[in-house]
Amino acid sequence: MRPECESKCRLLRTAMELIWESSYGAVSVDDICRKAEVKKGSFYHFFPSKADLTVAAMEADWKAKQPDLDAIFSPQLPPLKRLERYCQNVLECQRQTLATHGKILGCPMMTLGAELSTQEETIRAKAAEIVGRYVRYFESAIRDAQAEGIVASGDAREAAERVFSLFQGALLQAKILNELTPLEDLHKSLHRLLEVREETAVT
Amino acid sequence: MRPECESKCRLLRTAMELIWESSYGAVSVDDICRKAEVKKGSFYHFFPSKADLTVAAMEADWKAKQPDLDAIFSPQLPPLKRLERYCQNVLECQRQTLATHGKILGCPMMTLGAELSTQEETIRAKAAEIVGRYVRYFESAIRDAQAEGIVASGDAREAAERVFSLFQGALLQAKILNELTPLEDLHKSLHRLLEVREETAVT
DNA sequence: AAATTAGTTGACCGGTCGGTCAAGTCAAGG
DNA sequence: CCTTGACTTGACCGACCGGTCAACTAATTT
Repeated sequence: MRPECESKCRLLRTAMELIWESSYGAVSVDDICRKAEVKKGSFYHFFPSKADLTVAAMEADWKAKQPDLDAIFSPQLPPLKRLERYCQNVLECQRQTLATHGKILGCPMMTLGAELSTQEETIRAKAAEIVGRYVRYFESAIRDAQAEGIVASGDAREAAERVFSLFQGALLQAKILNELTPLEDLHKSLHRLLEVREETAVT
Repeated sequence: MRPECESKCRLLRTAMELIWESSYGAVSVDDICRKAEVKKGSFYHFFPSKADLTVAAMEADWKAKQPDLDAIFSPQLPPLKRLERYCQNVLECQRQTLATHGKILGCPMMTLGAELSTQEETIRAKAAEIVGRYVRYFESAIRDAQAEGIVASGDAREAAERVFSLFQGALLQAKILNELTPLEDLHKSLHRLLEVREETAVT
């Protein structure tokens, strides 16, 4: 009675992994159960539907990533350094998926959002929620940069959303082209988008 | 013997329409046939598989859009005006899908690329091809702007790819949030990304 | 020790999936 | 006029889809 989530956690992790590698529609409940070594009956004991499992997996995935993001966006670091480190992180992460899968997988939130936003409202809403959390990291970094006079003033929230759009777009383009190039000069693009005063930006 | 494509064309149009509204995985061959009023036997007379139909539909969709794009990006227009008109076009297009479907559908190339790039190589390749064609419009506009000294010099191709990433990202974010806001200030973001000299940019 | 409960198991369901096929229609070309 | 070949039709296929269920196990509570 105390397998301490065990099966449930394995289902969450496996589901996100498989969906990331292919797509929601291409992964069946049986696939997930097989790989997670959990019987289908157990699956439906924990989750009322495939869509519900997916929403839960998105949240679990975020929780797993948050510590890394907290570290990257630590307010102890100079604000532009945070953005630079995030750029490096994105590039490195995709470099790894390219190495291990031969494919650039992009971001799971992107795959799910693009595929299901028009069909599964709960999944769309969860994706939107997580997008909002990402934007918050950018927002505070930008606000700090503005306070230091390194970045043009203006609505930090809007600027953060634009920056996030650029990331999402670059990731999607990298996935479609199956090349890392769109991710390589992200840092420079970001500086232009934020109108960074380059002379003062040498941190 | 000369229904002049008729059924085939209807299949191509219907397929793209349905996939755009939901996704590749969520649309069945039967769905497409039913809506196109074509029997499944005929479907497989024209196309060897669902994936092949999709690739053909992507190409047909591009061919249908090209005249509009040619007009928007006419070299007769000032280069920045072309980009501005494209921004307006994107916003207007999504405003319409929001009005008619209650959902922002984004760009079909995005939906397909994000969903299938890791699974169906032929579809990924076609998406990449079409991305390349879009980038060409931006590239020549940017090059013309550089020649006029309105835009910072540098690799026009790379700049065009960055601009296209921004568009893709904004569209994806709009789809996930189901809001038009990410598309509304695209024009300004674009100017920052290209380092437009604002004083001379008044066309 | 009895009752309760969370979790497990495997058989089962109707419907739908992508795809096949043989038989037919019908207009153009020899 | 008769063959040819592009196109149509509807029945059919096995596999798999998401989801259900009753019986079972074993630790926890009372």
